[in-house]
This record gives sequence, C-alpha cells and structure tokens, in this order.
Amino acid sequence: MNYNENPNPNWTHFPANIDPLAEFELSDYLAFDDGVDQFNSLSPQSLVSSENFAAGGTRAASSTETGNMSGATSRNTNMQKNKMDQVGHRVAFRTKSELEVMDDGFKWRKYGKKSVKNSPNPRNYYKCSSGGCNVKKRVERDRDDSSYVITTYDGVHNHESPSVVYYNKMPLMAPNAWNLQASSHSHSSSSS
DNA sequence: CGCTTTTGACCCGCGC
DNA sequence: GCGCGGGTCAAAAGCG
Repeated sequence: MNYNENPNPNWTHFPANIDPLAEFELSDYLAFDDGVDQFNSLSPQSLVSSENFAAGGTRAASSTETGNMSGATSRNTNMQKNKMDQVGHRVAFRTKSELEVMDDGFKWRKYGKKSVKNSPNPRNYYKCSSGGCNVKKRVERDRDDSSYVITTYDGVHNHESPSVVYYNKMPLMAPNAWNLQASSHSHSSSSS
C-alpha cells in the first residue's frame, strides 16, 4: 500500500540532520530544467536562481506508476517510453563533503554503481525506498575535486519524509523552490 | 527476519 | 551492424 499521500507535500526541510562531521557547504546548486521543452544540451548546467526553480507542473510520479510500475519485474516491458513523462525535475547539488551520503530525511536504496569514464570515481545510484515514491538520486564525486560530491536528484517525493525534521537551519536558502509539486500554498494548478 | 547492500549482467540509445 | 556509454535490475550476501 502506498504511504498516505499527503495532500500537503510541503516539505520545507531539505537538509535534515547534517552530521557535524560532514560539512554541508553548498557551493553551488544547479537546476536542470527539462521536461517541458528541454533546451539543447548546450547548457548542461544552468545555474538558476532559487526563484527560477519553479518549473512547470510536474506530477510525474504517483500518477503513472502508482500501481503500474510497482513490481514491473519484466525488464522487457516498455518502461515509460516517454522519458519526459517521468523525469520532470532534475537538480544537481555540489557539496563539499567527505561523505557522499547526505541524509536528506529520506531513505535511499542503492541500486547500482557505475564508474564514469571521465572520472576515476564510481557513480552511485540511489532510489527512494518509499512506497510509490520513485525518486532517484545519483551521487558521484567531482572528477576535478574529489573532495566535492555532486548529488543529482531526479523526481519529486510524493510523500512526506519518513523523518520530518523540525530544524530548519537553512533560512537563507529558498527551500520553497524544492517543492515544485504544484501546490505550495494555493494549489491552483492541477485540478483547477 | 527483513532489509540493504554488492557485483554482474543486461538493455537502451546513440554514434560511427 | 557494432561499439561505447550509461542506466537499471536481479540474485545473493551481510547486517541490524
């Protein structure tokens, strides 16, 4: 069964409990805006501001696979051919930390590891282990700065974090941008 | 006991 | 048509 879908995906707490050892120094956060039109690959990294974060309504998960893809054991079956159908949000974070395991409050299940040809470091693939939540996370070390970790998030959680943190130690940032679930406070989109 | 992790194999898309 | 690169899944093992 699916987690009780919270009609209020207002998870304004991203950086949950940061380990005192891990230096959560957000040097730069890149936002890949694609899914609507998707510009050319000329701009692989668009450094957008927090305000520009708001992408088009992307209700990717929870709509198509919630009950369809859950358990698709047949690898041959056509997984969403429409890559844009599912991937509607991509965010990359560059963090200077020795540990790549950043606890964002969600549970991630590592499902694969691959080495990048351009990097001597392997790339780890994580997936949200929450029911119905197929958010994917990709973490890899910067090939130029092994001390930096690049975490790329794919998708949006459609459920509250298993461990809601009440410590919002990031008032400077605009966490609101994270919640492009199409319903931050006015829920105007979606079912009009 | 359940769940997560680990490695390999497999598949897909694209390029040449 | 084949090769390369990348991505994902799957079975087994390890750990709490």
